Amino acid sequence: MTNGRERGAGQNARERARAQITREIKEEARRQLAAEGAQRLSLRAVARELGMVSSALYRYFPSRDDLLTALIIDAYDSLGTSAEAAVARRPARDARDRWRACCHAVRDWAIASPHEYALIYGSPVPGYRAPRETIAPAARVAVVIGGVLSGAWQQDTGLEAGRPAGRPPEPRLPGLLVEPRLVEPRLPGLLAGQAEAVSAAIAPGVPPPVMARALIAWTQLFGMISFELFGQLVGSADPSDDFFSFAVDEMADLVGLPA
Amino acid sequence: MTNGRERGAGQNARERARAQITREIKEEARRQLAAEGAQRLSLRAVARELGMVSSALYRYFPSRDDLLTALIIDAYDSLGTSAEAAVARRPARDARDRWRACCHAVRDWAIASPHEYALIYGSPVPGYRAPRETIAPAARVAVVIGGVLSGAWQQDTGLEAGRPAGRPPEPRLPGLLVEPRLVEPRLPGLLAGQAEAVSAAIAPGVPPPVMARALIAWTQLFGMISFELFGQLVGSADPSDDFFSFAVDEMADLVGLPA
DNA sequence: TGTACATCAGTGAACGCGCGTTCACTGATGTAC
DNA sequence: TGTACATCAGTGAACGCGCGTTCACTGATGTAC
Repeated sequence: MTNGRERGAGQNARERARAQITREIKEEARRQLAAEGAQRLSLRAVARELGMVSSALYRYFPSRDDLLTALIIDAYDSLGTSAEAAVARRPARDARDRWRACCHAVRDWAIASPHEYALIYGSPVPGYRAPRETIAPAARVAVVIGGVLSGAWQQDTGLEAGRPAGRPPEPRLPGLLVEPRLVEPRLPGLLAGQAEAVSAAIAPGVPPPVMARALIAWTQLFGMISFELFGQLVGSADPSDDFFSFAVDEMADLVGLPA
Repeated sequence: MTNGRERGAGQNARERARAQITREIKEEARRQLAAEGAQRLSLRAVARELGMVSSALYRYFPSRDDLLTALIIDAYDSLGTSAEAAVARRPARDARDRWRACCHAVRDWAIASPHEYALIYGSPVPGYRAPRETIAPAARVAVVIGGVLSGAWQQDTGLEAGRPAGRPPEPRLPGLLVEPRLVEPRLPGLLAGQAEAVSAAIAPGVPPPVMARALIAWTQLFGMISFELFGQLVGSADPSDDFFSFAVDEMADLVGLPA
């Protein structure tokens, strides 16, 4: 509450040093992730590289798994921030442009940080169970996609079109979106309810059949990126830039985003 | 060449014992894969479980990586065999049915062998480089898919319709396949050539724009399965059976398979 | 402002563990004559 | 058919390594009076 505390983000020297060293530990751990892969991450090696004794790390992380968790959360957050920023930079009305921006942001991030990508989207680390704190960061990309779709289906909702926020929006189907195949209620079994729940949670106003297709696009996006990074596209769509762009547009068609 | 050799698949007792123990080592290794995950696989633990001394394994596999390679090849072969069998069981004319059968076979196999799936489609094992022998087995599912498409586009080719094999087929576009959007030649950049090369290699007669969409369907299929197995669908399409079926059909539409 | 005490970062040794791989060996199985 | 020799599966000890975690400790930094 003093001026000094406010300036140093509410931290005294000791706290600042602690935050700084915590950051350095994570940075070094990320470096080892890149060099050695996800589960060769070793506390001792991190400490060694930092010129500390291995037991000193236990002042910062109670165990190796906690360090892993921190890296996972950071990775999800870093990816989420990239996707959010890419979409925020685009005009809210052009949903297809925003979808493209989101997909390319995800891929660019993955290519720039392949081991962090593998950490969160590759095979789970054996013996490691992701704790609750990872759930929210893990959902950020999905939330961005939901927002893009929701925006396309509720373009004249209060906030974006300057209408008073209190007034309930009347969803409208702009342009191409009215294609009947898009809203046909032919979702099988549990999928209908699942799609509805996802819409309610992250994409209000988006009809379940469209949401079901968005789930397809979402899995396609990450499937394609994983295949690219993990070497499964060698021999077919490699290099993958053009295939990627093509797929992103085809998926935009699939979910009915106006051209 | 003797009767004895022929009966024992060309092997004497020693060779049969060797093949048997090699099989047992791989089985135990697979069991550990399932229990401990891909890279916790330990030669010593395998030997221990088999009641052998760890150095004895070196009579069968020159190193840990060679055992891993054998497991990877077995996994690809097992998956490939499943997909091939599932498709072979269906009538050659019903391409959509064959596509469904292929996709469900892949998923069923993955669910039944999640750790073998992770071994081949998860993040690459750090420090391990897949040798050449894995390439052909790895391609088997793609070859199956290519065959399904190719069959749809060349239904009256010699072999299947009883026409003399020597006579060159005239590709025909049956039923729904003629939709113009399917063959529009608007593939960007390198993708055109890549799609053409893939068609030539595993799906003769399939136009590049269709093949490009097949690559999308292929990445979607594995992306969806990975998400399911790796826990990314928890909270949305979980359980995933209905979502899976829906996606398979949507992808069949995407590549233009007749309903 | 100065002192006594509490907090806490970092040390260094140790525990107990498992790993991949090499090597000289024993003894059973197979082959040639 | 019987014997001498070659092949090879499996043993057991050892090498050298790295790991996560605990614990009693030292000494610097921060806090309360």
